[in-house]
Amino acid sequence: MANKDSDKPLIDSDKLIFGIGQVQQITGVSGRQLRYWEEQQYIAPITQEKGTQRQYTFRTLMMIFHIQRYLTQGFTLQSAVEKAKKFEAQMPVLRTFIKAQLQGVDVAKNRSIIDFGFKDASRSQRVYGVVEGDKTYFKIVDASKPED
DNA sequence: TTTCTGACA
DNA sequence: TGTCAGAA
Repeated sequence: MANKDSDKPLIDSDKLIFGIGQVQQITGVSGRQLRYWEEQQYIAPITQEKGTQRQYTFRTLMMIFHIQRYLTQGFTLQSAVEKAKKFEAQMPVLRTFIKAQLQGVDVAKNRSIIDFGFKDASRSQRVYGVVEGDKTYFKIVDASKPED
C-alpha cells in the first residue's frame, strides 16, 4: 500500500509528437477541422515551414481531445475551446496538490482507500478518500486509530 | 500513401 | 465541415 518511489517526473514532455493522421485516429477530429481550428487560432501545431506536414505535441493533442469532447456535449467551438483551456490550466494545480498530498493508495476490489496524509500540522487527524465503485467520499480519522 | 492549400454542387 | 483537385 505504499507509493515509495521518489517521484520521478513523467518522462514525456512536449517531445511526444503526433502527425495529423495520428491525431485524427486518436481524437476523431478530421484533418479539415484541425486545419480550420488552427486557422481560427484555437490550436497550434509545432511551428514548421509552410507546406510541410503538421506536428502536434502531446499537450496540443490533449487540447484537441478536450475541445472535441465539449463539442460532442453540445458546446459551440468557441466555448469548447474556452472550457478546454480552463481545464488545461487546472492540471498543474491539481498535479501539484496531488503530488504533495498523496501518501499512498490501497487498491481493493470493493473499496479502495486514498491516503491524503495528515489533515494539518497538528498531525492529529488523517484524511482518506474512499472509493466504492462509483461512489467516493472523504473519511477523517484520528491519526492514532486504524483507518478501518 | 499521406498531407498540403485552396475552393465550393 | 465535407470533399475534390493538383502538387509535394
